[in-house]
Amino acid sequence: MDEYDAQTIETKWQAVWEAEQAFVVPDPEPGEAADSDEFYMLEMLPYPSANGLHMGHVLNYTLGDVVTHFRRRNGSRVLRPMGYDAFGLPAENAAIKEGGHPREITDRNIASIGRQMRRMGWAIDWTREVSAHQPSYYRWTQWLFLKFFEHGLAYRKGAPVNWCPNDQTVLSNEHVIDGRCERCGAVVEARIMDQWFFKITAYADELLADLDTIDWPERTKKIQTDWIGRSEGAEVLFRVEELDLDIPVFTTRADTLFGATFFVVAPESPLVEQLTAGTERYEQVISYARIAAARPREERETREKTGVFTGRYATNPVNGEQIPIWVADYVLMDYGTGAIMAVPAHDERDREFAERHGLPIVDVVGEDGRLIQSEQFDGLPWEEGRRAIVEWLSGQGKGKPAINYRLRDWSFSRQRYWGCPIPVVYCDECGIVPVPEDELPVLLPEVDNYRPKGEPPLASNPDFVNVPCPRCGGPGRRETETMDTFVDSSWYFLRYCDPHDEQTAFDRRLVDYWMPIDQYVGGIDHAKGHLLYSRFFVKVLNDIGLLGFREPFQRLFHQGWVKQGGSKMSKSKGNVTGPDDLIAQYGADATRLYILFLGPADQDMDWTPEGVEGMVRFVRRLWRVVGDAAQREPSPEGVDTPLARKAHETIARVTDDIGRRFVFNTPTSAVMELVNELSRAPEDPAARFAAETAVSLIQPYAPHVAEELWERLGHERLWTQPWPVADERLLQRDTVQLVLQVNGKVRDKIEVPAGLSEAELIALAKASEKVQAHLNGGGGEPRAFVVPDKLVNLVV
RNA sequence: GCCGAAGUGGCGGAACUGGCAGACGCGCCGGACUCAAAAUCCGGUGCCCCUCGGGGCGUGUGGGUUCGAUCCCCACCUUCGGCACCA
Repeated sequence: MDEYDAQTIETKWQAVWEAEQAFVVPDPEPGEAADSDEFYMLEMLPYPSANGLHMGHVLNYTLGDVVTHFRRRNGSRVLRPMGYDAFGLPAENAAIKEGGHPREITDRNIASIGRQMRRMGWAIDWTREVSAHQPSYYRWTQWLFLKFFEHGLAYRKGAPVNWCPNDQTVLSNEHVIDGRCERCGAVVEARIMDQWFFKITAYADELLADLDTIDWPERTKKIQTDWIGRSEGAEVLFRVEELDLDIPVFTTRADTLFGATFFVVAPESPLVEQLTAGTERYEQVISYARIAAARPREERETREKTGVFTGRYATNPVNGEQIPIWVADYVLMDYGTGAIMAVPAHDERDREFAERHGLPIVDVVGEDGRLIQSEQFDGLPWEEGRRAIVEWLSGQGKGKPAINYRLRDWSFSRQRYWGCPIPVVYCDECGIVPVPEDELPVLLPEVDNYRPKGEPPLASNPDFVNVPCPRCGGPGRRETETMDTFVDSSWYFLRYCDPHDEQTAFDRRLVDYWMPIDQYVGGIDHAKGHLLYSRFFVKVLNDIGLLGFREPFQRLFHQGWVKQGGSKMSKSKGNVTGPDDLIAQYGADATRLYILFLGPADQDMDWTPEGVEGMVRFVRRLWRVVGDAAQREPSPEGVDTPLARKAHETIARVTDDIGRRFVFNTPTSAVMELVNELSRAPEDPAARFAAETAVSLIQPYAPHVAEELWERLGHERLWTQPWPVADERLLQRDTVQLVLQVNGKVRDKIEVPAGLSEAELIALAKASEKVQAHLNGGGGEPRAFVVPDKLVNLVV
């Protein structure tokens, strides 16, 4: 037999799949109902980086590929598309640095990544390819924006935002890590700016509750739960008599209301101005507030608590006490109402502040957890007291139960070029006017310079900016900000269902047929970003009648990081192994096999160059052993030999591992065992059957060599063949190995007929010489514990 | 600080539901083939003791439950992740 040559075999079969459109999946006929036959397999789409694919992609898409082949061969109609998250800063920064247009750079990267993906042999339906930067795609991103705008779910308002001074753009909360820009690491500044927001907070409760309806890793659900941060409490009104002003605060500890000895307002709060206007303290307070508010978030969180008295007092609604109002930097504007009641006795932060500034501290909860110094509520356990006080406040019109969220609305406008234009026009007469649907897409215009200088790059093109108002025809100005790329990726999985539609974003019939996604695979780093945004999008689109489901991703899996030498692979560390080199050296099949063999796919793994060579050895061994078996007679139907039994056992194991357990490292081990056994028993009448089984089972992992060997075994198109089924009869064992223990220690192993009774097994155990030696006649009858067909433990 | 996940040979890992710890692979050791090397093939490989028949220990540490614990419970240590002045 000829030598195994990965390059020849792999390019040969890739050409066949291309020519036969092997992985193109047809849409359902009109009227065809969605049933268990359809399966939507999706991995998170790649960003078309100039570096091409990294090993994380190789793991992600190979895993998806195994599932795709497995489901196809088990009779499902599998949708497995691919596209590109093509807008975003890296291409724009490259254009600034090296010249050229972000579009050219992006298109070049997409072409190169597409080649890599085809060379990996992934079973993708390329007829459905979409990319976020194409007008045929972003036209519908804009259309969806207009739907959100129409329903009051996209709005523009001035708000404190995270500003990255290096990238010259606003960042969403999700992309600020420890006070720094996730992308470039620059310390983020707080600025008040007019920004576009999606009203994701309107869905906070549902985003929380519906986590119960989806099959996701618990840790991911927890991240989303924490990020949404629901807390139940009360809203309490504190009155400033002199100004005839009621200030609401949110508290989870209404039971401690009698211990509220002062009141604090955030430096950014408009209340600061309101409370001090025209007073002698005005200058001092305002200048403090300004300095405190401008302080970088990072510094503000670590510094000691500073503050200044406003000169005003608020009335504690439960006892009428006048408590001083301070402005202090430890109160945040963007949580609750931007003002708090301070209870130094029962809140660490308030206590620290009170001690520093000499404010009174009043205990209102005793050692026993019962209320004290709280008038008619004295003696109540604090939880009951909380209820009672909120009830009393409600009766007085001074408070009510309330729920607060940590989640903020999604700020999605960016002051950069390479993104989807926001399709609105500002008009002095009409305000914010949406661009009419039939004028979409608003094409991304050409500009001279992509670097923003105080205003977004799009503002530098007067032909783009100056347009008549679509409503009144008067002078208008187009929006010059673009959308966060996470808007693009919040609906791409819907477009795949109907990628060429020119009438609408997606046909509801097709989307309802394929969606929700049966298996989604991607990094956990998207837990509170993309995975939350997409859920929000689907809920909104369901509410406005565009689709018929409320969750996009029914089942979710996170692949781990691929590391090398203990650290994350990265260009700067110079430890990158890329798919191109691996394919050239070892072939796509060995690379695919090894990336999944490395360890559990959901844990971080360490790539070693020696390991992949071991995998090439396995492929060559498979090639040789199967080649030899192909020379032998076909195995008789239902042949019962040790090798035949091993083959059926392997079918059962691999099927269970991929299908039920969703583990991908152990199936290869199982097939290796089968191949090892075949090579030791080449004369076994089941040799050819074992070879066919090994090839068939390894096909999802190593589709090229499997296809080639399948052909050499005299068959055709393994990718269309049904997945093998284990013969139950051959999985049954006539004899089993019985483990004999004395006092829990293994003393002997004997071969016994399967299915013996407990009494028979105990008798056999006692008959063992080695067991007897350890029982050594010790007093009385041993107690016996039996696991049928497995183990007998005798205890003396 | 609070919350969560994970710790198994020289290395990656396996052991699915409380029942033989270490499958499979890497590495290493020995042998065959070879003038030699590479490749390939065969055998061995948790640690310690040994009269070579076997014996003891062993899944981060200490305890507990159980006839029996890598698996369940408690405490601690380490690593990784989430949140972090959230009222």
